[in-house]
Amino acid sequence: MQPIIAHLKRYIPLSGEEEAIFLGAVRTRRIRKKQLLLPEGDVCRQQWYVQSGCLYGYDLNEKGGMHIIKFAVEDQWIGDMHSFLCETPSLMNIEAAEASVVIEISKPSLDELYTKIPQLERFGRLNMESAFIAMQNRMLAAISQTAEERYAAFAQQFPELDQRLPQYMIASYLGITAEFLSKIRKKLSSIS
Amino acid sequence: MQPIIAHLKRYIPLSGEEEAIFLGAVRTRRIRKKQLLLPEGDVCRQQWYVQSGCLYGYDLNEKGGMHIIKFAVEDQWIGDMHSFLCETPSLMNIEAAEASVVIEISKPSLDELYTKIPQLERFGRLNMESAFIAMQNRMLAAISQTAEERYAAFAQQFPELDQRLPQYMIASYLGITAEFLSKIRKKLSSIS
DNA sequence: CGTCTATTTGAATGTACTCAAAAGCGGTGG
DNA sequence: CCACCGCTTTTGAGTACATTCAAATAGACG
Repeated sequence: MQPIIAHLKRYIPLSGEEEAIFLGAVRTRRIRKKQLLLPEGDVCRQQWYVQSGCLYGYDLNEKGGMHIIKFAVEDQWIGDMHSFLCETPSLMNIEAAEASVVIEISKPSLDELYTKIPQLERFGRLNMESAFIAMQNRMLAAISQTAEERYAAFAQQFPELDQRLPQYMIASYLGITAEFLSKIRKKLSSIS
Repeated sequence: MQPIIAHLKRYIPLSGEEEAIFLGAVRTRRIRKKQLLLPEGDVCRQQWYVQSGCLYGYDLNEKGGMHIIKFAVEDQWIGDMHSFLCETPSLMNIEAAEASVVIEISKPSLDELYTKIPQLERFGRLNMESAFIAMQNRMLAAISQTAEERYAAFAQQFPELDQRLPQYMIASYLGITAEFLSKIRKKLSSIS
């Protein structure tokens, strides 16, 4: 079975016919490493389900500093939600951290799917809710923990991301410099 | 017109009959200052619309330090969204920063309203989306700006909150100490 | 192999916290 | 109406956390 179908079925029931309708409305794309799927300022007209590889969304501040807002690895979604829903210019860039395979779904297709497969609404809501909770937890961590605590929690919660992503991206995600993360890692490894 | 009805009508159309149905499903409560509406660990069985006054949600860390996750003043909603939707123990406390009047809506009532007034679903979704965007922006600010920049942005975006709330609460919301916020305020006022 | 990018290390600096003491402020009771 | 109490804010000194910059080292890839 297609990974995205298995993914959906973990949240909502789908008949064989509905699976076919869904697959007919989406498009599979192969993405090169460093390929930019969405530049800041463009309207985000798709959402992407990552079948393999890794995408990430980031913001660039006036001095060119990058701040990673979100990672999406296998079996996760990414897209600028606000831009997508309101058709406003995107506030983040989305690009590939690795060569990836994604399932792309456009807004018109999604709207159509919502009418043909009503239980998808539930899926969309659950997705939004968990994105909100994750963001709230990350905000709370950012205002209440030290860099070392945040990194330790990250490495424990996402051990595989910790292995797989370059250190400077993890540092950007945590809101610290790559140099300081290097020092934190050294300290933690000397302890354990 | 009731403030909450005017609030809803800014997002969705409502007939006179629907207004009456809505008002029949909610309850108005008068809240004393410092009254605790939701203790951490309890399931959040209501959402609250603040008609007057101010509520806030906060987390207490192991050392008893408070971190304010959300403020809600007139015309805003508050509640532990995850706890409410999934009926899990709440991760935040919600209490009154000022004597307040709130409109309380329970989960069963809300579910019933969703079937009787379908366009409320749209309202709920818009609410969730804007909560998500706000949280994402706050997370980004927390990982990318200094305390002074965050406070300046807060004071500009919410000048009235800045006047009205005690400094230690604003500090907690921004993730800094009350002492340091005092120093930031002094510096900014000497500049302008 | 050479080049380019990422990581490590150290010194100097800046940002924010802790602790303690003093000053300010609002409410309550005498 | 004023004095007092408790809580909040201010201020300063000392410290801890995190950044910047620069140089050296390590890895990845054509």
